[in-house]
Formats: sequence, C-alpha cells, structure tokens
Amino acid sequence: MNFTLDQLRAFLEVARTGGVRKAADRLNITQPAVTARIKTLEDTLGAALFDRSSGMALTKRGDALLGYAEHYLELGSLIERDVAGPEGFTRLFRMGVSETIAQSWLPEFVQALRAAYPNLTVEIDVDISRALRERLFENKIDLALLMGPLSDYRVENVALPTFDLRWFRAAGATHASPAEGASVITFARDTRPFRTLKEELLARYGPDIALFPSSSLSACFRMVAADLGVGALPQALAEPYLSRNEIEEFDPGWRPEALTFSASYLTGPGATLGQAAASLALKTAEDFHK
Amino acid sequence: MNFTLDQLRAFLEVARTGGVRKAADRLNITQPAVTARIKTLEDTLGAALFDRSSGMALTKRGDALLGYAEHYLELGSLIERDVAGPEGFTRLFRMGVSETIAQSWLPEFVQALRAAYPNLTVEIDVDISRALRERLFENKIDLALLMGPLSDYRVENVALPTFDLRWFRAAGATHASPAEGASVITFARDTRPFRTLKEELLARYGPDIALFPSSSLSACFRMVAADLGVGALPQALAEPYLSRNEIEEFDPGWRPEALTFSASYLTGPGATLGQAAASLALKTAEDFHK
DNA sequence: AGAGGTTACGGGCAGCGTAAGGATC
DNA sequence: GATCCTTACGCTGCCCGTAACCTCT
Repeated sequence: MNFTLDQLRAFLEVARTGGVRKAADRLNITQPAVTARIKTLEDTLGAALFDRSSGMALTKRGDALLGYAEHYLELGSLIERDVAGPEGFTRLFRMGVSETIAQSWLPEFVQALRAAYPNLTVEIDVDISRALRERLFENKIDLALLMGPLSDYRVENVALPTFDLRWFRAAGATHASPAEGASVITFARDTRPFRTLKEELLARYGPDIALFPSSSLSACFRMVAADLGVGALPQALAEPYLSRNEIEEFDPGWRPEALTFSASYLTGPGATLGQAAASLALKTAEDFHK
Repeated sequence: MNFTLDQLRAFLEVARTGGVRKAADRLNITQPAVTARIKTLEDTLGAALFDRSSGMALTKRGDALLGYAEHYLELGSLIERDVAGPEGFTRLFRMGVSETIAQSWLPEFVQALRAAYPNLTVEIDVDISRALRERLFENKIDLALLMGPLSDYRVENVALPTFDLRWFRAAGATHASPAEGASVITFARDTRPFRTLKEELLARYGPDIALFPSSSLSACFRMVAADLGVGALPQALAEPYLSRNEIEEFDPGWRPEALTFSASYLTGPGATLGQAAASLALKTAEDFHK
C-alpha cells in the first residue's frame, strides 16, 4: 500500500478536468504517463477510481479519495512552506514576462532567483500580457510579470514599479511630433497601452494619426532612431539609445499614462514559490528603478 | 519537491527511536537503506533534519516536520481504511501463532485470509506466547494468536474460543494416572499453562510428579500414545489420536482450567489490517469449534 | 476519420542490499 | 575496540516517453 504524491496529483487533475489528456497537459507529462499513474494508483489501492464507460467519471471510491487527496497536497505545500529550505525547490519554474520587463530588469531578477533557489530550472516565456494571462490561467506558467493587476479571485497580484512613458524621436528631428502628423510607434496591437494610446491620439489629433505597433520594443526604438515616426515608449528603456545619441526626448505637452505592472500567480496550494518569486521580483525591480 | 511516504515513515521512526539502526529494525529494511531515505528526504527538502553530532537529534526543521509527517501517515491509513479494497493490501503480513492454534484452525484461517486479501504475503512464525508477545511489541509481527489477552494500552485483543484441556493416556493403559505417579506430559516450559499445571500438581499430588514439557504438541500426543506418561492436552487436538485408537481420555477427578486465546495487534495507524485479520480469526475459530 | 484512452517497449534512474569506510565514545 | 552512521557499488525494478493499437462518435 504505497501511493505517491505524483499519483494523487494525477488523480486530482483527472478528476477536476474530467480527462486524461487535459490532466496530462496541466501536469506537463505525456498522456500515457497519466494513464499509468492512475492505473498504478488503482492497483495499489485495489479499487477502481474512475468509471471509463462514460468518460472518466469518478466511482464511489474515487469520490471518497477526492477529499483525502486534496488534504494530502495541502499538507505537502505546508511542508514545502514550513520546513523546506531554498535548496529544496528542485523543479521547473516557468515564468511569463512581458517585453518591457524582459528588456529592463529581467536579467537581474533571474540572477537573483537563481541565487536564492539554486536548484530551480527557470524557463522564460516572453509574450504580450494578454497571452500571459491565458497561460497563467491554463497553469502553463507559475508566475507572470505583466501589465496591470489581474482581477480574478484565483490570482494574487504584487504591484511592481510603474514604467513612465515618454515621447522620443530621432536625434535632431526637431520638428517630428504627433501634432505635426508624424506616425506614432508603440507597443504591439492587442495590448492595453496600445488601445489607450490610440484613443488618446484620436481624441487629441483626430483620426489621421498612423499607429505603428511593433511586437518588439527594441525594434520600436530602432524605428524611432531611423526617423520612421515618433515613439511613446518606456523611459527606463531609452537610456542606451539616448546616450548613443540616436534618439531624443521631446514634450508635445502631454504624456500617456504610466504602465502599471504586476507579478501575478495563481493562489492555492503550491503557490509558495510563486509568492516568494513575486516578492523577489518586486525587490529587484525597486532596486533597478533606483 | 517530491518526498515519499516511505521517507516520512523512516524519518518518523528514526525520530522516535532516536537511532537509524533501531528504525531499520522496525521498518524491516537494512540500515543503509534508512540512511539513504533520510538523506534523500533532506536533499529534496533542502534542509537538514537531524543533527548528527550528538546522535541523531532533531533539528529545528526536523521538529517542524514531525507533526506534518504524523498527519501524513494518518491520512495514509484513512485512505487505506476508506477507499482501498481488499486487493489493495499488497504487502507482507507477519503472524505469530502459538502451537495449539497452529495445530488446530490455523490452516483454515490462512486460507480465509488469503481468500479475503489475495495479494497478501503471509508469513507465519510459530512460537510460545511469551516470545510472540515480545515480537509483537518490537513490531516484528502484525498479529499474534496467543494465550490470554495482553494487558497493555498499546494492544487491542480479540478474545478467541477457549481450548478445554482433558487428560489422555495411551489406549488401554487403564491404570495410568497422575495419582498413581505417572509422569505428566504437557506444554513447553515457560508457558503459563505449564506453570499453573505444575502448581496444581504440586498441590494435589506432592513434589514427586515428573513433568515432561515438550515444545511440540504433536510430540506430546505421540509420547502419550507411547505410554511415556499421561497428558493434560487440548481436547480439540486429540481427535485424530482418539479415532486411530492410540490414546484414550480418562478422568482423574479434576481438570486444568481451559486455555484462553486472543488475537492481539498493536493499535495505532496502520492497524486496519490487523483488526480485520483478528475478526477473521475469530470467525474461523468459531466455525472450527462448531 | 478523429478524438480520447490503453497497451507495448526500450532506456534511464532511483532504491535496495552487501560490503567497506569513517567517527565518536 | 565497540558501536553507530555513512559511502561505494552492483543489481533489480519502476516509470517515463515514443509509438502503435483500440474504441466510440
């Protein structure tokens, strides 16, 4: 009579999602592996846990196991929280990061994370915030560093320092300005800053302003330097271009509102590491912003 | 972060007994295996659990783990009790049996046990009750079928049918009787029946009665049949010798008191199987005694 | 035919026992 | 030197992923 935590996790995930395939996705293992775990668990317990005839429905015994299994995993995360040391976290930690952060203090953060948890395998996924949100809810990433807090009861948000947006243009292009019809280069379509900026520009200058969204922030800066338009971009990332004299800041009389970021993770058992990493991200970001 | 129930069991046993060696004894594995389990557990938790400098004392973290580990094992036995089926008991079940029972309904009991729990590996150890008692407290056997209830708060006793003792002599040896100085053949030295019988004989017939203790009950019967003395032996085991006309019963005017047996097991988590087996033993014994 | 679950199979790794090696009293 | 605990090592058995198979719609 010896079952493992992995088996119980697989059991719970199948019971919750109602399918072996979905459970396998969430557990990051192959689908036959989930089948095998369930089968082994059923063998060691000597009882059928699922009724396969109508699509993996819980049997009576499976239902009885449900509560115990949850209790088990809770205990596991309590141990993780109260007795495990930093070196105990030997596993994959998947982060989703929006590009603004990836371009600023992400390296320092990863370094700090690896120093604090030396056995952690860190996997980084740079994408737009909307995609990160989805991936977080799908449990495909453990921590998301993205724009704005996520308002969902399942999510814990740690507010990060904001990024001020400033106007930039190619160095010496003294007349370029949105007021004079210059194109505006900014974030990828489908992001919140893009939409608010678009509305703001429409309200201030009418419908003729062209917006060039780019999925790469550094591409934005390079396009600004090449005088393809002016940019409303994070001040914190402009320094290298400014010091190389490729771009210059200017003031058209207003600024887009600052970008708010948060470190967000799903709550519930197993969130210990997400919580710790979010705090560390906040600390790193504060150091970075002086 | 993946620890095993086996690791927690080893941890608990070392913490309780204060030694790796003793823990290994109780867990029925070698001592290096215990070391390895503890080490692996410490590695996966990334924290030292024992302070080796002064003989395996718990560290602060080890102490914190203690309560959680106990809770874990409790949950494990709850699952065993509530969701596992009979086929789930795939393990070694060690029984200690006193010879009287081994000679009577033990085969039927083992058969019934194996039918109820087909995956059980049953190990049988026939010895005198005093030795069985020790082995039970050392956790070297899971169930003891022995004489009399064990009065200890750790032990649960299920009363079994008693065995009446009768007097037997060789068939046709009409004059053999303890009153006429015949030797008395009975149980092994160091058993309770031996002592009470000895006192009784001393009180009734004086110090001249020779007592021949034998460690084998069937040897007792054969010695009686060979007219080496008379026997005070369990009636229930006499039938084959009576029907083959090798021995006969006689009445010297009194009988030793009946033997009381019990199925005894240690209480606590993990006693599910002991409890079930004890009930089954009672049922089998009652059937045997008609 | 396609989606979802199980079975077959080969490779890697973990955990056991035996045997040898410290450390501490 | 005796008593514990740990390390070394070969072996077995488990569990994963790949790939083929089954079954129901």
